[in-house]
Amino acid sequence: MKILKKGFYKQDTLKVAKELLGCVLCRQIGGILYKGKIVETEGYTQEDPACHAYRGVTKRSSTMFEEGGIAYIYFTYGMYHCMNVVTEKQGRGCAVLIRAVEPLSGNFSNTNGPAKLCRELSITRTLNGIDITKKGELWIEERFENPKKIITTTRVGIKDAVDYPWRFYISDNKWVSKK
DNA sequence: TTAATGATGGGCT
DNA sequence: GCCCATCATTAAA
Repeated sequence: MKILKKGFYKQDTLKVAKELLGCVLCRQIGGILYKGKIVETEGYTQEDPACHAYRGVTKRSSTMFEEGGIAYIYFTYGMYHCMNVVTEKQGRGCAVLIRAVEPLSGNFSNTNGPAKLCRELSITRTLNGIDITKKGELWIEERFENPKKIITTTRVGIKDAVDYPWRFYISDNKWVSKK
């Protein structure tokens, strides 16, 4: 299985969000390798009022302005983490939120939500900014299989730009988070 | 069955 | 001081 290269992430954010569906999120913890097929994503761009990068570079959002191909992981609601993939070129401020994965190997479950999958895979801020285009603690591999049907709809849990159809998920997959 | 609420702390105005 | 790209638990219907 080949690892997705830097060039993949430097494309348009929404294109990356759609094409990440069916790809494999890999997490190495000690001697155990966890793999999960990505089944749900959301796109965020700097021009988007719901995006952390909307108000410019801050301490938290600075990771989003780096070059595509790294992880942006943030802490929220006092107890949860969410994982994103930074997209496009350096200085853009775009990312794709990984909302759900289907467990493939490593014996884990309960990954049908952005905070839940981070908890299951021990993804925390210590991994913020790491390169996901090479094998290490966290990386993403090419499509495990092509999604049968992709549904496009509005995003979850935001107050601004609620009408943007920037959420994508694989139809009929039981691991997709509830609406 | 669905709807309201509490947990809990960093980030931002 | 208020908001938050969430979730599990409790309450209501």
